[in-house]
Amino acid sequence: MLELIRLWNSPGIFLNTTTLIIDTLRRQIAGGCLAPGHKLPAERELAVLFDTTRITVKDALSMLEAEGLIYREERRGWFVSRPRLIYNPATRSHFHELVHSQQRTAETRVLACEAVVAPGELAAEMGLAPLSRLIRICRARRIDERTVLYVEHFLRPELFPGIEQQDLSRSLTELYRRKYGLEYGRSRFDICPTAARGEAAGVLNLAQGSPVLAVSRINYDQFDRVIDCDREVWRHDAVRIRVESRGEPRTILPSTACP
Amino acid sequence: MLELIRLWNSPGIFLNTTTLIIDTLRRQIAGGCLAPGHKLPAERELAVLFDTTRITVKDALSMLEAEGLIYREERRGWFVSRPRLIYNPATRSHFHELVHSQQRTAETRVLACEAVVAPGELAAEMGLAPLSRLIRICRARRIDERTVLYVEHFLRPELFPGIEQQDLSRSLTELYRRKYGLEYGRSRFDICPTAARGEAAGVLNLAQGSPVLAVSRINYDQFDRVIDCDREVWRHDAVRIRVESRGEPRTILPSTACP
DNA sequence: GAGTGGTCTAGACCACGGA
DNA sequence: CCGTGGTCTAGACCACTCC
Repeated sequence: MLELIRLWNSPGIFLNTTTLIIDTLRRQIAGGCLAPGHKLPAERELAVLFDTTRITVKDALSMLEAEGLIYREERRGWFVSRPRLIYNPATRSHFHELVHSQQRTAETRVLACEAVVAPGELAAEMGLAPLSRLIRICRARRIDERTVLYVEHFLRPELFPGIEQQDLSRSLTELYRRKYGLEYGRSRFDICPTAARGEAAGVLNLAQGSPVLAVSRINYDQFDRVIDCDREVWRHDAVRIRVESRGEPRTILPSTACP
Repeated sequence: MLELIRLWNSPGIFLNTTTLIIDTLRRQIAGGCLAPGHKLPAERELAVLFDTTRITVKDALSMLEAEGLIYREERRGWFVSRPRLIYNPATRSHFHELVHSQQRTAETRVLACEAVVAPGELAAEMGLAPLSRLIRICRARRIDERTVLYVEHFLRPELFPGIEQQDLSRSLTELYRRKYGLEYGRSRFDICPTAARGEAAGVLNLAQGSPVLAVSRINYDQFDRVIDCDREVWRHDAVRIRVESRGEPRTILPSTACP
């Protein structure tokens, strides 16, 4: 059986076992035999099928995972990834609108809303005094029934009195505007490929140390005051960042040039 | 010995072996005992030290690798990562300038410059006819003696006659401007966490299937014509994307509003 | 309770890098 | 040549999910 698979996949070419498994699964996925959302056979089954051990199978699956073609859910199994959400951090579009515009279903779960002291280097990043008080809103966002984003917002409390009584499962952008008269102005965001740790890993159904894409952003309002900071942790296979840039000159123009 | 390490690291808390190794190394790195660029002990040595097997050690190292704290060079060993380069794909700053401004050393190696037929979906992405001819320039870029970026440029040949005779180890931006009178205008870029495949993996000294950050960009000139497309593959631990956004309204303004 | 991945053992041989 | 990671074997027990 193994020899048949080997021959079918690579007449005349030698492939080691790991590569063989990867290539075979890649073809099945590309060809549509394994459709997005489908569950792969159990690791033990694949080991028998390819006449190898679970370790080797796991290595191969991990590589496809790194590529974003498949993902795992802890102790539930391996699944074929769905298309990535195309996401532009420069536009504060509503998550639900964005997801719906790409023919997917969206859901937001509020995990926490609490007063905290600015953790770690956050106060400095936001240009606030050390030990400043902030409101922390923590949410999990799901696409097609799968949690793909863990996000914490840190708000300046003096700008958002009573926000804890609002419905936080909806767009914060909208709430800021409607209830507090604050529009987003400029912002700065950082994108950093790293690994999931702590609560984010659990919420995203990931093992500690799984690769994720961290996006952090500091937002200013229409009067150029810091409003809030948000820290997003995306499942790395679930997103593709797309930014349209107007082309920035190498010498900075005075900001009055383009109001 | 193992019990000593376990006690020292986590008095009263149970850690599994993998987590123990990760925590121990993380502390050594954070504390500066293991400085950036330093080589870790061999996997076999770590296995003895932590009284476990190479597989477990490798699992732990892979997680620190995913986090970006350490990296491997094939069959040479594991090393502590240097700080990430902060990179803004929206500004076409010269690579060497950018790297020097962050107190690092830069080097560019030209791997290829050749005429090709637009591969795959590239012609469509650039808005060109299928099977259009393009010039492909392929380069490897190094920071502090380590290859961290593999980049392919695809140029419209009619805009760049004779470019193959130019010095391509320097800034293409500068060359476009100086020799061909083309300035970059707007652009669109995509950022996608994925895995290294093919030539990129070899050049970056990565095993096939290692996680990388792919950045692809389509560039327009001052007359809003497509100039070129570039596809960057970054070692995922070597870079952090940072973009300053002016704040984009949700409804698109006519482009004449801000010339 | 059955099935799944998570973790781990205790080895082995190979291929490449570097002196 | 030696040291390194790359790859692989053939199992084991555990913790969690789902029925």
